[in-house]
Amino acid sequence: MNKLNVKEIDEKWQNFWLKEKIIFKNTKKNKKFYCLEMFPYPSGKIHMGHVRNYAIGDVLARYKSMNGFNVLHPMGWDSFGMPAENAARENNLDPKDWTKKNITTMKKQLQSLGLSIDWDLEISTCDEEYYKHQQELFIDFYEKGLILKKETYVNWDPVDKTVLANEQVIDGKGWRSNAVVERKKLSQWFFNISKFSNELLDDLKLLDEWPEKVKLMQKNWIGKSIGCQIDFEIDKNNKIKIFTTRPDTIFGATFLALSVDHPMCKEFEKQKDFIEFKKRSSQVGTTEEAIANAEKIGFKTGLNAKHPFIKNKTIPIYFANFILMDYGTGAIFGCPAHDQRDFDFATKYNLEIIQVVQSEEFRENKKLKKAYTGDGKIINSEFLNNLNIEDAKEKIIQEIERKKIGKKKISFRLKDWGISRQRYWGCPIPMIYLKDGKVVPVDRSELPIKLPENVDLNSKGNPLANHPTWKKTKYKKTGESATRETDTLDTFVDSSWYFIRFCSPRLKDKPFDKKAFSYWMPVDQYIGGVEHAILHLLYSRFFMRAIKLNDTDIKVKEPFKGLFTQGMVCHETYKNEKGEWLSPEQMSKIDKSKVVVGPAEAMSKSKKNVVDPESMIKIYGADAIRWFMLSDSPPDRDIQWSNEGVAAAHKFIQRVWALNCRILERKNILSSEEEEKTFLVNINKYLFKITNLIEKFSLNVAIANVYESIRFLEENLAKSVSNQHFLNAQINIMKAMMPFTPHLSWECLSRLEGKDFYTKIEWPKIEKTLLIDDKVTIVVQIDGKKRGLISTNRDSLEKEVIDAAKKIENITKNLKDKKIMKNIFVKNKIINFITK
RNA sequence: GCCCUCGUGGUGAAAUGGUAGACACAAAGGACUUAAAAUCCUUGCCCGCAAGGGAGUGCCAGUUCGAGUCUGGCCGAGGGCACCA
Repeated sequence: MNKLNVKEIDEKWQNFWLKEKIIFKNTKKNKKFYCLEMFPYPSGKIHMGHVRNYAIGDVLARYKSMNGFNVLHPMGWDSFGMPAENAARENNLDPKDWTKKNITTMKKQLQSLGLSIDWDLEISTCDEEYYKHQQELFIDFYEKGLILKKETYVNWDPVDKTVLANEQVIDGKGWRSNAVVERKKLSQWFFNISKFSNELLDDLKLLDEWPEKVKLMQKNWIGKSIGCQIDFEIDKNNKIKIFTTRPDTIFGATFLALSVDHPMCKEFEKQKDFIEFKKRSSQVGTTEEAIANAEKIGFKTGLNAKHPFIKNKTIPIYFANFILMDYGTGAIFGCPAHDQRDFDFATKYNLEIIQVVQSEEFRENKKLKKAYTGDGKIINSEFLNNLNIEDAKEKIIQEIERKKIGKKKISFRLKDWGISRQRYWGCPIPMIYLKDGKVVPVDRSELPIKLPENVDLNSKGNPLANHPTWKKTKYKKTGESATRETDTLDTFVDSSWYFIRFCSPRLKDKPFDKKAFSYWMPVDQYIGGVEHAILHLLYSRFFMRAIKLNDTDIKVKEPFKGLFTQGMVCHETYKNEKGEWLSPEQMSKIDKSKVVVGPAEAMSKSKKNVVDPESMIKIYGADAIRWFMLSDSPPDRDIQWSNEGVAAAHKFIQRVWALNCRILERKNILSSEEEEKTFLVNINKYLFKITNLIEKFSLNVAIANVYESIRFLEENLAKSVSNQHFLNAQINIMKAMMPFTPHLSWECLSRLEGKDFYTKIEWPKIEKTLLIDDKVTIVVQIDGKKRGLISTNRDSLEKEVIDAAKKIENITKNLKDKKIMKNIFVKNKIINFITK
């Protein structure tokens, strides 16, 4: 009996799958399954996170394929983005070449995992063949009014002359230039995602195969709140529109606060002290926490507004740094007694505080220490008095609408999606600027608008804008000269429709083929990390709706029917005496007493706790890596990588191989009906469990049952079971292992069935008749405590069970001095004697 | 600050309200071996040689014949949002 050469079988079967593509040869067209894992960014090498993501997906794809589904399991590359630009700059390369090289390496690495991916469908977002269609979609959306240009504030790096993403701003400085980042107003392109706010929120209900957590995160992100707008009059010609969700507290309003970006500002922009105040307002830290905890400051305008419900009462108007212009109307009324921010502000500027809500725990009190935001009854509010908050809200809105000074209004936290990036390595925005200032889309016949080659990435500012000729063009309709948009698209745009492109990836003239689309979409199971719970998934949902708006034949609303978010891959962290991070490799080479072992954390280069998948595959083979990755923790939880764990997985694979050899060498045994039956029942039960557990995504438990089934087979080698049944059992278990360890399974199966290859392997059939065991184990309890076990025939009656239970020595002993008051009997499960 | 999730052996974990710790890692002891590796077996907190018994799923209460599982409160860890009016 030889040891299995895992390297050999890895290569053998990987080549076979690539050539034969039999996993995708399915005849049953009516059962489709679109299995998709989030495509990777080609950063250079695959990491363990990829391995986990794609191992989970592959289990599902193979499992579904074996169950007769026509499976779509493609892979592509999210290949535009900053790292390519940075790497290119550092190494004096073309981003395209750098990206291509990485794709080649990573593709080979993914293939070495034995994934059942149809590489004929491979796409890469930086290919003209891909982004051409994206530009077409952009024009579609533009024509439907889903794209707009707006002025917004951006993080501006004055040295690099570029816009920075929030995460590129570190301590208020540019990550590369280290220059103090400025707030600059810039005209940028936006997708009008907020148009769908309500729909995107409501349709979360349709996503019953999504994790609740992700739906909740999206719900909070969209942030619907119901409130109302109210006009506050300054004088006959001027009024201020405010937004509030607490109109019930209007009698507690003691000031108005406006955003420093509010249109009212214009009247103050000549005043020195206002300019200074505005400057101070924008000088808060960059972290969100810093913003939230920043001191509340205000600028007194000297103006007063009339209180809409209290005669002759006026309240002062302030500009305040804590009011956001892009939420509500950019103005609020301050009710210090019932809003902590307003309370802080009022305390600082000595403004009146009027309590209008009272509860048991929060009686009316002249000296409030903090705002009260809880439930209660309305006080000090004329016609609202004694109402609860909900009723008061309703009544005051009615009153406001009757007086025509405002109306009920729903506000969303979700803002439009800014898609302009002042970068080179992205999809060019297919718009041009005409001489008269008009902005128009390029003619569709001119697509794709290709990125120029040989750009200078080292000069400051946007490389496309700096290019000597690229932006110069002509407007096809009139022939007049025009200038190209030099911004490129956010890479989230690329990934917002790639799953659609996979349905017809080679189609030349259109983004997708409708027939292929309606067959494959939606994605049945999408798998990826939680880090994309909001943006990527929300943007994709938006795209689906935008495409639907453009083409009424499209019936699919939600792109991803099922979503699964896998956990991260963690590893222990190590530090030496100096407190420097050590890699697992370094750590194994030095004196262990000098190493401080830290808790397991997500693998990251900065903590040096990464393990390279490629080297692991070389040592243990693809199956062992896949097996361990899935065996140790539920797939949605973090997993702790351990080399002992993979080594054990490898040992197990050898054990299965050894078992396979022993079965092939097994001498036929005269079978006994009873032993054979028990054998078949057990094998069938394992298959049944494994099937259900895969369906439930409990892959770790499925694997635990494979372990048990293999041990069961080992222990039964000498039992009176015919060779034919034994062989059959092993064939079925190997099939059940196939999604996890495809190389081992194919190798074992080809030996067991004496064939070199297979046309198609089907999932083992579960014999329903064998699932019901004749014997059951019943727990015997006295007063709820377990005192023994009995084995009885299935469906034994209460009396029989009681008689049998009372024959157990331990039960007799324990019942001796007690009187049984009653019995609790649950068929096939439990008998509980209650004594007193 | 608001919202959500999770607390089970040395570790990762399992358990439709019904045998807590399946399965695996690590550790200790043992078997085989001249020895080691490999492999296999046993143990797992307390009492007991054992049979068996006791405690036991973050803490405190409750519902139930019976709670890791359900309910309420507390403590702890992780995640999301964060001046959103």
